[in-house]
Order: sequence, then structure tokens, then C-alpha cells
Amino acid sequence: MERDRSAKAVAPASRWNELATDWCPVARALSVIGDRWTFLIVRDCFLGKSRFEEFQTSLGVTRHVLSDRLKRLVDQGVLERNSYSQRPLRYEYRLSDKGRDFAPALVGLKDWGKKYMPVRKPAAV
Amino acid sequence: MERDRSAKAVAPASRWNELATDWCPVARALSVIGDRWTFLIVRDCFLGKSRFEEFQTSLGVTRHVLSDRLKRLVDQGVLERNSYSQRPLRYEYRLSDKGRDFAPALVGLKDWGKKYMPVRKPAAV
DNA sequence: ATCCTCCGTTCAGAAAAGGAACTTACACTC
DNA sequence: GAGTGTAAGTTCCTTTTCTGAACGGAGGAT
Repeated sequence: MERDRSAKAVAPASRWNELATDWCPVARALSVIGDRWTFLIVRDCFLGKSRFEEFQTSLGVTRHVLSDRLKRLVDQGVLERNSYSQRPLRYEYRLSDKGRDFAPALVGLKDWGKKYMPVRKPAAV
Repeated sequence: MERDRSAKAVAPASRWNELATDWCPVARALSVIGDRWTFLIVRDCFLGKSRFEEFQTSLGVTRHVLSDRLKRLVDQGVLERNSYSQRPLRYEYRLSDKGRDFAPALVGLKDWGKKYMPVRKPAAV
């Protein structure tokens, strides 16, 4: 709530938001998810991950940044934050409809990656 | 050529390249274009732009970063760098087949942006 | 009680981006 | 043949963002 506690917000809000009102829908989309980590968080959600620790372990991103990106995604309505445990009070992050609708873009990225960025190391086939 | 003149390379090579061999094709794709500016440069290419100054003006990105991203995109084979003028020796950047095949991903992003990030200010319709 | 798990937050230092001037190389005009 | 303009970068310095690693709190498990 009190967001100016110490101007701590990692939020790269400044420049991100510039794109939010761009004439180009691609740019506007990028204002929400146009960052490596954000993309990967959303991907993880599609893969069924939903908790802070899961994302952190899976991505190796700084907890700091992860925390920030999750907040942003929730703010933007891409993810929904629900408590999955009352007693220790823990939250999980799930895709909203808006988030789920991001699938086609992710698939586009996936197909491109598959075609043009083959892995050298033999994958699990 | 002499690349270590002053360790000047802006190249965020370190962490980007980690993703290049990730098991996930989405991550691998992001290792090439997973950055706001890179995405927008590619978008501009689809819109017919091809020169340094055009990108710079259109995006407002630092020349520094633009220079770096163009290099990276050329290295990755997404763009091709051809001289369009011999005498002052100038180059232009055009999408390769690999780059053109990025269209579906961009369309996915565009559709999502259109649907979920409507512009408030009346666009040119 | 003490350790452990989960979800963060805080802080210092490193990396990247921003901003603006400078360079090179030529063309055009006067 | 000096001055102005243009295109494509490069260099330098400051600001912003990210990393890495530790700390905190609120419970659970042993």
C-alpha cells in the first residue's frame, strides 16, 4: 500500500508505462510482458507453476525481481493472486483469462524457437 | 574488429546467452528477441523500416543500445545488413527468412495487445 | 525449543540503459 | 575549399535496474 516507503519499488515503471499508450498494439502488449522474466513467468504459469518458490527455482531470477514482476502481472490482471493456505497465509499466482489468452503469442514464440533455435544437447525427445 | 578496446560492448551477453540452450523453445526464442527494444526493432522492420536513423527516431531508443541490438539481431541471423550506398557507405537492416518467420509471434502479441490493451486516445481508426 | 519452509524485503555492488556530444565520411552549396 | 547537412555509429558520464546474498516473520515439523 504505502508505496513510497523508501522509493524501494524496483518497478521499472517509468519506461515501461511509456509504451502502455503507444499507437502500436505490439508495443502496448510489451508494456505488460515485454521483459525476459515476465515472459518466462507467464510461460511457467502455463506449465502449471503457481508459487513464488516454484518460479524462483525454475527461473533462477532474483527474488527481488520476481516479487516485482508478479506484482506487476497481478496489477495488470494477467495473473490472479489467491491464498492457497490460510494459516501460514500463502498465496499462489494463477493465470486469469487475460493471461490465458496470451497463449497464442507464446505458441508463436515457441514455434519460432523450435524451428530456429534447435538445442544441441539431445533433449529428452 | 578489435572488440576489447575498452570492454565497451553493451552486450548483455552473459545472461542472455544462458537462455540460448534452455530446454524450453520459448526461452531460446527469448534469448534472441526477449527484450523490449529488440521486439520493437523487429516490429519496425515488418513496418518497412530498415535504417539506423529510422529505428532511432521511431523508437526513441539510445543509439548506443540500438547499435547493440542491431548487431545482435544480425549475429543471430534475424536481420541482414546490406549496404545501400557505396560511396558514403551506408547500411540497411532487412529481415531474413528467419526474421520474417517471426511474424506469427508478433501477430500473437498484436492481437493480445489489441484485445487487452485498448488505447484511450482515439486512434486514427 | 529448534530447525525448516515459504514468501517475501532490504542492502551493497555490478550491469545495463539513458542522454548527449563527438567522429567519420561523404555530398551539396556558396 | 570552408561551411552546412546527413547517416551511422562510438564514446563518455550519469541514472536506473538487476544480481547476489542475507535477513525477517509466521507458521509447521521433529
